[in-house]
Amino acid sequence: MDRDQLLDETLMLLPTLMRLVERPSPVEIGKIARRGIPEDAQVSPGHIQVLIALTGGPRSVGQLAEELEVSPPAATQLVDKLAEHGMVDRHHDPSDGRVVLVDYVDGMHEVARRIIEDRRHHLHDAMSKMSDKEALAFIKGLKLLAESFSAAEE
Amino acid sequence: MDRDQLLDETLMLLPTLMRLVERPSPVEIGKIARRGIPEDAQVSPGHIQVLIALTGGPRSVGQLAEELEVSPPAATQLVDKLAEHGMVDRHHDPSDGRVVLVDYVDGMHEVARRIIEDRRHHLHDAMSKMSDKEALAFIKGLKLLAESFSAAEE
DNA sequence: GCAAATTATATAAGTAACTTAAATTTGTAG
DNA sequence: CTACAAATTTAAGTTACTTATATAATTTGC
Repeated sequence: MDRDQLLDETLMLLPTLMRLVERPSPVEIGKIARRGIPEDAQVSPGHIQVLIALTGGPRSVGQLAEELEVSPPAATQLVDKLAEHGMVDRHHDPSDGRVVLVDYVDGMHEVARRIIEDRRHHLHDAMSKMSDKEALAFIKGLKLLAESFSAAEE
Repeated sequence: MDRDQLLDETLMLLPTLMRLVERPSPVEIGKIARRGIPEDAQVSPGHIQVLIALTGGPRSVGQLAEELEVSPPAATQLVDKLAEHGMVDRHHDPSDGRVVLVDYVDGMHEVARRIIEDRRHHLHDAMSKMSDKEALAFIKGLKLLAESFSAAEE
């Protein structure tokens, strides 16, 4: 098999895919709007990541930054936006006043589930065309890539 | 196999990978600099895409925009930057004065090859840990994903 | 028990990579 | 030769980050 050609294909494909993934589709936004959050809501992949992280319970801003591998100010901003839209709430950790715990606003857990579901839908379409083995290889590839690029930063 | 869990993993992984891929590593820039282009050169994935596209011969700005799936102004900007660094040249298509053809500056073909090689290196590392079948499944996954997100935009 | 250092978050300012809309230049067709 | 279309560029705006700095809360050392 010609690995070199595969590498070139990937080099061409990855940035294009990145641009597509980053661009929230208007359809998606529309759907979300009809489901209870403001019409002008822009839900980016980063926001989805936060919503997914919170399905495992409240998280501090710092924990979110670590999970998403972004700087603390970036995490603050993601939380800011979600809070603006009434999706999440902040409160201080009673055991450590420096820590800000982020959690769903009451009743928004369900809305979040649907927003995530909507995003998941795209992926589901793509992955339904893969066999189980292929799907596993795909994820493995993503992880290897992330590790490799992460390591390159030291 | 639990597809749902795979989907969630992917939803968490993709944006993080995107951020890593987008961030040009300083090492890489240093290496490139030592090879003949200015020290402050920032080579983004988009620029790499242009350099790869040009290995197939000169391209018009419009063709580049199409290949990378970006708007024409975005293609102009990518070419601007590469031209600033003396990597590529513009000249008008003799058969149609509206068209701007982009090509390597004389002698820069070789430098471009090395810049691409450097980027390819990361990928090679990751993909060397995959079997042939896995590598093919990985690329297939990327393509399916790109198609699916592309289709969602109409 | 208090000053100094550390930690968690937020604010401010700046950058890169896009986007859409409008302007410019060149070509084409009645 | 006039009007429209096409290719590119310019202009202006947006988003998602970054680093550096500020603020507030906790911990540490004496």
